[in-house]
This record gives sequence, C-alpha cells and structure tokens, in this order.
Amino acid sequence: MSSYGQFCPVALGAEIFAERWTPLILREMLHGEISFSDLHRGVPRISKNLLVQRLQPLHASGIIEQVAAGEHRRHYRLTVAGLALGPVIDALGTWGYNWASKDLDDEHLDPDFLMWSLRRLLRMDALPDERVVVAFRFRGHADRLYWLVLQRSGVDLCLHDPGYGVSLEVNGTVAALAGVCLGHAEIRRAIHDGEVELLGAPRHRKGFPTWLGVTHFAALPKVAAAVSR
Amino acid sequence: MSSYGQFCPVALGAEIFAERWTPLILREMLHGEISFSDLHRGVPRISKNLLVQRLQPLHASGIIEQVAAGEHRRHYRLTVAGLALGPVIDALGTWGYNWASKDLDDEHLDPDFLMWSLRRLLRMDALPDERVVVAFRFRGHADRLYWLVLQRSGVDLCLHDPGYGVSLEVNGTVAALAGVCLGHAEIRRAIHDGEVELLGAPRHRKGFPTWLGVTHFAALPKVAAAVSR
DNA sequence: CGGTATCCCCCGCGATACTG
DNA sequence: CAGTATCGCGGGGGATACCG
Repeated sequence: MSSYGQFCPVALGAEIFAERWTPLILREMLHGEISFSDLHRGVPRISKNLLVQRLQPLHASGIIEQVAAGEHRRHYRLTVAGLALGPVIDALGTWGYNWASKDLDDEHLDPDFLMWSLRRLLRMDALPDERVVVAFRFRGHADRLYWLVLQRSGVDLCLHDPGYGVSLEVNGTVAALAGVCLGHAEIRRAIHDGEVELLGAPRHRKGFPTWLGVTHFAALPKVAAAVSR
Repeated sequence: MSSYGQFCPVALGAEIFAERWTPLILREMLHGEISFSDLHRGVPRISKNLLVQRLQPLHASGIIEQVAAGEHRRHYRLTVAGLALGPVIDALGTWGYNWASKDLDDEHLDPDFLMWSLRRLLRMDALPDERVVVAFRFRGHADRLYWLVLQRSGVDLCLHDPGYGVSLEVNGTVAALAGVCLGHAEIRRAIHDGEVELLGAPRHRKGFPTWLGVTHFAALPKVAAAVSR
C-alpha cells in the first residue's frame, strides 16, 4: 500500500511529491525541457533504474510528458500540473536555505554536483568573447578533475581535458565554492582567505569572479532567527 | 546513505521533509501542541514504531520539541524552524487540492480519517447549547460505527456508544462526506440526492448542515485548468 | 497514555550487463 | 544516448507483545 488512505489535499500531494528523489527531479525539470542524461547529471547519485522508476508515476499522474527533441531524441517536460508544483519546490528550497544551508557537512559537498551547479549558475552575459577553459581541482578530491569550457554561445562541463589548453586553473575547497553558490560567501573573500586559488593570466583571474552567479534563493529576505545547526 | 549529497536548498529541505509520512505528521502538528496519541489518530495508518522513527529526526533537526502537558504527560510542538515549514505544507496542499482531489478512489476514503476530519472541521460556535450525540454509519463499512458527542465546550469522537442516547443518525457514503469536507459538494445537495441520509428530530436534521466546516484549501482561487484524473 | 523491544518478511534499491 | 533486464542483499517497516 503506497497510499496514505487520506483524502486530505496535503496527503494527496505528498503521495506524489514526498517520495525520495522526486523533489530533486522536479527541481531539475523546472529549468525547462531536459534529456534523460542531463536529468541524471543533475541528480547524479540516483541510479538510472531508480530514475526511471521515479519518472513513471510522474508521467502517469500527468505531471511530466515526453516531447520529441530532434531525430530519435526525446526530452522530458513538465505539464501544466507539473509547473504548478513550482511553488512547492520554491517553498521547500526557501526553508532549506534559511534553516539548513549554513553548516554543511562533507556528505553534502559532492564536487560532481558543485560543478554541475557552477555550470548552471554561470552568468552567460558576463563571459568574455573568447573561449576560456577553466580547470578545477578540489582539496580532498585529488582524483577528480573538471574542465569548464566557457563560450558565450554555450558552456560545456568535461571530465577529460577538452584539449583547447587551459586558461585558468582553480584550486579550492568544495565548501568554499558551495558557499559562493549559496551567496553565503564572496568569491573574492574566499580567494583572499586562501580557500580558493586562481592560477592564470591576470585578465582571467580578474574576470572569473564576475562570471559566477548565485542561487536565486540568496535573494530572499533573511530570517533573523535562523540558526546554523 | 540517506543524504542526497547536494548542498542545494531544495535537496537539504527534501532530506527532512520529503520522507514518507512526514508531511502528514507536520500537518497535524501545525494545528498546535499535540499528544502522541492524537498525532497517531490524525495519521492512523502509520504504525506506532514508525511514528516514533519519524519524530526522531524531526527532533534532532530542531523542528519539533516536547513540552510538559500536566503531570506525567508530554506534548509535541513545532519549534520556530518547524513553524517555518507551514508554507511548504500549504503549497503542497494547494497543489493537492487543485490537481488531485477531484476523483478520489476508495483507497483514499478511509472512514476513520473522515471522522477525524469531520471532528476537526466542526464549527464549534455553530453547535447547539444542548449536548447532541450523532451516530455515523457508512455504506460499505457496515462493521464500523462512530459517535460524535457535540458540546460547545468540546467534541469527542467515540468508537463505542457513549451511552447518552443518539440524537441524530447519519448514514451515507464516505465519498459524499469527504466531498463536503473538501468543499466540492454541498451537504444539503448530498442529502437531497440520497448520498447522505439523516434520521432524527427535525431540529437536529436542520441543524446538522450548519455544524460542518470545510477545509481552508477550499477558499483558494480555483485553477481553471485543473482536471480530474 | 506514551512509547520500547523483538521478530521476521518483503521489496526497494544498487550493481552489472545488455539493447536499439 | 536512453533506457531495460536480471540478480541479490539489507533494512525499512508491519505485527505483536511488553512496560512504566
């Protein structure tokens, strides 16, 4: 029995929404049409099997649908009912931002997800005209390297050297850059404090801080009583 | 691993909120201080074991706390951080009301929960001065009887005849009365259509429709596109 | 009332391989 | 890329009994 057995609107909503992984899947889909692979990149710790299992009831409930995306490609997209879940995601994220995002433990600081977030938060209009390749290396994760290929026409995240040469190297802690994404820290201050180190030509070191955006939750009025736990 | 591994506020919120049963538990607690037993009555299909298991992380996260309630009694209560989850419950219920409350299947129409809802939705100020005992019997659930003891000083729900004598007898379908609670149907119309039958003195049959309230979600602006599924 | 303690079963989920 | 198929395990959770 997967039903709560209640006709209460909260219970009816929870049957669909309050399922493990589902809020994260919906969060990704709120950014627009998306392919299965990109969806998986946004929620990397879910298995493909389980992702499919989560998408099925969302489809059956009329919350998502599939649309053709070129030859032999399909994308997922929210329906009107799915878009109506936006305020729920927003309310949940607002709570999470105010009450749970201050002291993050290592468990929440996956560099894969950080890179995917940095990619999403890039301020496209602030990027330089030339192509810039930025390499990232994180303390405590020496085994993983990332390359961000920045162009105004589009941005790529690579796990292997794309071969164009590296314009800027970023070394730092995941915590510091996550704090920047969340708007809890200033990138320039993190650099000054040595939590993030930039290696490259001065124009790229100067430019980098201007390319990064922050989550839209950072624009919320702060809750004074919110404590770190 | 119970963490999503993401520092995103939505993920951080979901780790706590999007757990099975948790939204229903929080919904009950938003009504104010509550004892373990009453909490269980509002979520009758959860086991006591599991209810305790769900309360523990809420306590550890600083969302709920326990307060003394007389000698040897304790109640649960939301903290400030817990009250801040109110907008999330509200957003979820709003979605559920608009997109999932139109066509309910039997699985969602548990008479136990209906009675608990009726009890909560009674308009205390509209009750008569005298004590009135209302007995309920539902089609398809002939084995279960309920008595609602109405007094302006307080209301009791009993599973055994309280012995004061019965002033009014209500026979009907769970679906019809659930529709009334949700504001989808008018109780007078349900009576006229034979979905609900009242047996008793005329003044009680006249009074009964005035005693019932509807969920506050019914006051929302209707979403035109919302379909029944 | 307000929970613990214990037993045990099932299925949710991860790992791995495969397909069009 | 976009999933499906299969196997196997672990623990989530139901049932029941107990306790202060």
